[in-house]
Amino acid sequence: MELRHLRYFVAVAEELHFGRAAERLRIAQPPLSRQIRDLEREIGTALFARVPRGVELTPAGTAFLPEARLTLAQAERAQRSAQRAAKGETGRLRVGFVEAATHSGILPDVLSFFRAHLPSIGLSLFELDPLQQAEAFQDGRIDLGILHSPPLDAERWLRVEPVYAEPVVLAIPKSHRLGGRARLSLGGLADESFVLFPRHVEPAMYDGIIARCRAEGFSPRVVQEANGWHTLASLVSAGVGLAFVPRSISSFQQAGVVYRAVRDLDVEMSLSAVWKRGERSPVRERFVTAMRAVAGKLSRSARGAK
Amino acid sequence: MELRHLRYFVAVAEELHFGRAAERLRIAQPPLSRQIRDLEREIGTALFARVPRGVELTPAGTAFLPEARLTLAQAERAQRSAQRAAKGETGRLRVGFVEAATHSGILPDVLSFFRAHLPSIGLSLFELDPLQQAEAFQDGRIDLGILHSPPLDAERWLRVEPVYAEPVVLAIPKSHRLGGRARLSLGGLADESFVLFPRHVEPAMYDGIIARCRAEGFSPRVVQEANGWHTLASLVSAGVGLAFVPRSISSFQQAGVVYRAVRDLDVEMSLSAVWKRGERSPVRERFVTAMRAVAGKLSRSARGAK
DNA sequence: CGAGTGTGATACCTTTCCGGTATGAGCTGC
DNA sequence: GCAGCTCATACCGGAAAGGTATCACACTCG
Repeated sequence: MELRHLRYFVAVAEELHFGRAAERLRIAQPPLSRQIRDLEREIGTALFARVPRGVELTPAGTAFLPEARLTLAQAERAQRSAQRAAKGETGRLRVGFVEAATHSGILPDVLSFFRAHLPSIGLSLFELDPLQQAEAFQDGRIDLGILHSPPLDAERWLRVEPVYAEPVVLAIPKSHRLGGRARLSLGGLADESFVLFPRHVEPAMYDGIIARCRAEGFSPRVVQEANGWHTLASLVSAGVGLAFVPRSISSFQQAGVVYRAVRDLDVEMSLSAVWKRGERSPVRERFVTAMRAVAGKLSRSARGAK
Repeated sequence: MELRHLRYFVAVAEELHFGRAAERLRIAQPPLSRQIRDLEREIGTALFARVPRGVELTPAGTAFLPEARLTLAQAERAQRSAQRAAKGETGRLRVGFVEAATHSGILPDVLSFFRAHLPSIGLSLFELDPLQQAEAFQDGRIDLGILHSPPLDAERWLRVEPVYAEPVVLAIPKSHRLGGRARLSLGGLADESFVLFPRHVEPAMYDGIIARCRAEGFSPRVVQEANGWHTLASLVSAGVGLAFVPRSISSFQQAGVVYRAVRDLDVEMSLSAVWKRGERSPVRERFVTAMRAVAGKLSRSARGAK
């Protein structure tokens, strides 16, 4: 049995007339008769009763008709379903992301965009550090990662696309003498203590900061390293030292910490989307596109506020 | 798109290997590759990603797989549905019947049989007199009739199959002098008044009664005609006269009426199944078969009780 | 690094079967 | 009883499915 048989059967059942049905199907009447005969033979029972002025449905045909229609409709649904998935309008996306994707605002905004415009896409979210993301990719547990920078050896099989960057500011304990100044220069920080993130988390930002300090004639004294921007902020709050952090952290208003822009520090924190090389996924492409759009809007509104 | 494409697609999606899928499908690998390619072209997107060690499903393929399975399952269900209808295991039957079908017990028993053994058959029941049944057949409102005897002109296009017969007894007002006798002879009824059903309702029974009376040397004095066995019984109860009725009526115990067998009155009331000539309906055939079985059981138990 | 193996794709041929044309058989209605 | 309508049958040509041989590519392993 093929869908052709069902299409022909439905046409005859609707016209109750082989000639008209054949016309509607754009074929001649004899081949139609033969296809129906073949279908009846395969099912093992007559579907039509041949009567003088055309045909009638037998009880078997009457039972078959709605089921045949359902089958044809289901076949069409299958086709449309594949096409929608190919266009990225449906499907499932598993996203691993670092903490900064949340507080930069990019992830929440993309999520609300997807919920509003593409509700039939299922999203699974996992907060994972870069190393965990690399593992998750290898195990096939996620389709997209959001991080600052992938583990060094992972660049070979991961495609990395920068999507967002935001300025770096200095986090200062409220009681610190520098907290009062509205604007600081980098050169004035030569004698301070710093808490810093591990270089591998965001090498570009790390190297940029070190290079700018060198240019000002000093090497920052790092008294502690720590993972996670919020952790860094709480160390600052505890008075351990100053910290360079992405500006969006400042919106969280950690008690005992103030944030200041630093003149001469044109360094940015970046966020990139990463995925397995050579893996095509329309949903992921849509997600990355949405991320870029959201990133653009965020950057513009930040500049406007400045 | 044809079901063949779906069958092939599902096989490849399950094996993730063209060679093994082809083997399972009992075809060679190249034609399978081509069918899949044709399917992908028709849908407009790749369903498989060709990778070194076989193939993987693309997002479109992943979305397509369950829908394709549903389509194939639905096609099978359609086929089975037609086959079940052809065997009379499913479908709908509209039955018109005269009152006697109910009180003879044959209709209630067939109904309970159907509900127990063939629950997926929908039954629609209409109490209709023979004339109404003939009209309902012509309008296509019923598929089966149960009556004593069809209208005269209807025998040409109706098939009539006797399925049941039961003895005729005499209904007598309780106060009547004959009510006391255990057994009556027909000859002793020559001077009585009778209420009788119209001849066309059941000509065989009518003629049989008249002929038996003639043989006993009298012609029954009919003081009133009436339709419906219960109506007849209530006229008897009112003292209008005696009435010949089917024995099963006696089980209703109409107040003021007693029923007596009459010696020499070997006449029966018959019930027949009727349907449009040349119309094949497996459900109707099953119903008639069930009616015959029930009728046999009823006759045996009645004889046993006698 | 090169031969070997396994995979799907391509080329080409054979066979099946779908669709077309011509015609027949059966019933209806004038 | 004959015209007219309807579906079935017979037969033919061509599209398309399936088979065989072979290629291209990539990974593997010595």
